[in-house]
Amino acid sequence: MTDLRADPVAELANELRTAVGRASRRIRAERGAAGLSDPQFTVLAWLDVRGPMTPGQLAEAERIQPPSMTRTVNGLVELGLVRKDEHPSDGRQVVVSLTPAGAAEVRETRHRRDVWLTGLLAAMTEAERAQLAAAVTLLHRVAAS
Amino acid sequence: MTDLRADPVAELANELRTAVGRASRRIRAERGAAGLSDPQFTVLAWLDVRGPMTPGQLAEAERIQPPSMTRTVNGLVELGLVRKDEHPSDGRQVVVSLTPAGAAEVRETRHRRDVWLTGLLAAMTEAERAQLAAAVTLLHRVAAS
DNA sequence: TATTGTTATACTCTATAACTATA
DNA sequence: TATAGTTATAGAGTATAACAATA
Repeated sequence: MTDLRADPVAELANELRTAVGRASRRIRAERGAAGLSDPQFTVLAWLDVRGPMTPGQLAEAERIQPPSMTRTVNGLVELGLVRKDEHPSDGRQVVVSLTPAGAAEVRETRHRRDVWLTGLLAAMTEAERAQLAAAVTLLHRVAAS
Repeated sequence: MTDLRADPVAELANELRTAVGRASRRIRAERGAAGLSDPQFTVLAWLDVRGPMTPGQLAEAERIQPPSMTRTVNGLVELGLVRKDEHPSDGRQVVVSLTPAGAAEVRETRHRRDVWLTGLLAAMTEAERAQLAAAVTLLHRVAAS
């Protein structure tokens, strides 16, 4: 990585990529007891935050292809966690929304996943937590690029 | 997420988990032209950093089960990027090491992945890059916990 | 014609269980 | 007996290509 060391910005890119990858894998390793997979949970989280969405919107949000989202959504339907309804004015579209069970599940799963991370953050200093909070905004910018 | 809003630390955990997950997915979406998958590249990266490792060590490093790593390593062997040799003193173990082609490939792939992120970081302010650099250390601490 | 979603099919990554070889 | 690795098998997630329904 000789060329990276020559450019501080490229070196930061390398370090950030590694750190984000490692942290992401570690966080995802903390699965909820409900047994929901990461993609399944993410769909519930989107619906919880943005309300009812179409499969196409969900696929775009997760940057996956529509057929993949169809599969994930259908799995959640079978679990009774989401509902598929006809779009009121466009017969081509489908509206996916949380069922009461899905709304409860997303809250519980998110809570279980956050418990571990919350405990970790609580052990940090206030200054360190502030650094991470600042990074959150920048990481979102990275993700949106 | 009523309970999260009541605790600033838990709220930060929730935001950090989301931001890290999104950034990680976005970064991984930048694949090298060589077509290596993320697990394949990660194994090459481990070998590049730590030198020869056994499949068991690689599995532990990536927090996956040994059979999964066997598959990934075998794929890399077929590509001519790593080599499997007998352990000098323990006949049960196998030593996986980079071939010259693998060493070149890991450098090139890593470089291609970093190009995109470097361009993004170059567009940020120096202060923002400093924030991310500070976060790198903390993210490593998260990953190691 | 263009858009939305699904079905069909295949590939990758992962896991658990059972097996082989060696310590 | 315990350990390291593999093989067998299965499940989940993703993709592309082709199709159906609707705008």
